[in-house]
Amino acid sequence: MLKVNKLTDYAVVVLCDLLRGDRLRSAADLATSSGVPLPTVSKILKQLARTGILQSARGVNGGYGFARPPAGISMAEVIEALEGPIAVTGCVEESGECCEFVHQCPMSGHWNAVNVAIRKSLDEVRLIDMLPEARFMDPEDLTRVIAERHAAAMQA
Amino acid sequence: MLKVNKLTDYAVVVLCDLLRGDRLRSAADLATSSGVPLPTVSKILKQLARTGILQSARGVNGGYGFARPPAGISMAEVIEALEGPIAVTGCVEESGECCEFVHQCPMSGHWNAVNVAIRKSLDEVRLIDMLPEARFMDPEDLTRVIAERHAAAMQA
DNA sequence: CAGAAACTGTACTGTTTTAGTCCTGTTTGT
DNA sequence: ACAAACAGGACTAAAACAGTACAGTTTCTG
Repeated sequence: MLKVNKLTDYAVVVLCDLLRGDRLRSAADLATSSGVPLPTVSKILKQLARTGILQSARGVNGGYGFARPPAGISMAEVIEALEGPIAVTGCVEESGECCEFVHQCPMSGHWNAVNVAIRKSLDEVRLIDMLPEARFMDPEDLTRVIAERHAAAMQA
Repeated sequence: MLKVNKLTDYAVVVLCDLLRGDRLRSAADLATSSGVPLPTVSKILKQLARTGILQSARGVNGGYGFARPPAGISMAEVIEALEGPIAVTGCVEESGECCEFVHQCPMSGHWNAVNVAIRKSLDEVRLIDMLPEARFMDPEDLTRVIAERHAAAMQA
């Protein structure tokens, strides 16, 4: 049924929590406020930092924050950060792996139409649209509030 | 990585094979010409018949054919036939199942934006677009040829 | 400079899902 | 009556995933 894995699901919960703050947040802090177990939160944050969505600071008072303005982050990026390239089958160019019949396979390359279509639709859903308050707020207000929080977190 | 399962992958191979014929095809016949193992082909065809994409005829000279004009079948239908409703997480209305925190879950319902976006994009990719010859043929010619084959299969 | 807070990377294990197979039953044409 | 075909369900082996744990590195604070 075309599922994303649970880690990705949790990631959105944690990221939304992070969107609500205006400073760096430690993994332990986010675990407490989101209800997701610490080791899991930790795994997610590390991965998101590795792929450039978040940035991390070590040491006392360290933690995680967005590496760039959160309003510009799409769900496609979040999903790809945690699951790798969007590819509905193994038989696509980007995914490296290929079945043993690639060269004679009549389907070769055709699922790409599907991949591209999905990828495009996910590019158009922004992470901040996943925030519960997104449905009650004016989109411009939302974008501004998020940008202000991000600026505050960056200078702190 | 947002994969469809292998059965769905094979299903497209088998369906494309079926698109090339102008008569009912038995499971054994399709297995031979597509290279997919018979028990697997059989499983796929049964499921596709159950969900109304194909129709079956029993007995000697029986087999499978499209239940309606193939040009009208979308990839969304094929995927849903084999995997159930398109739902990237368990926490969505259509999927019945829900995590234990549904009522307090701040994400509840938000993945729906993603589901709807994906579903819409898959509605716009037609099964016949997956045919290898689709890229070399004029779309109208393709549609007509497919319709003629289907008509022939239905009256036979 | 010592210790605590926080991130980093990797490895392991139990559970769940998936893939693939097989068997028994029913329908239909010759 | 027999053989060709579909129908439905049950079972097993393999792969993927979720969750956890641990050993290491960096940085702030007193």
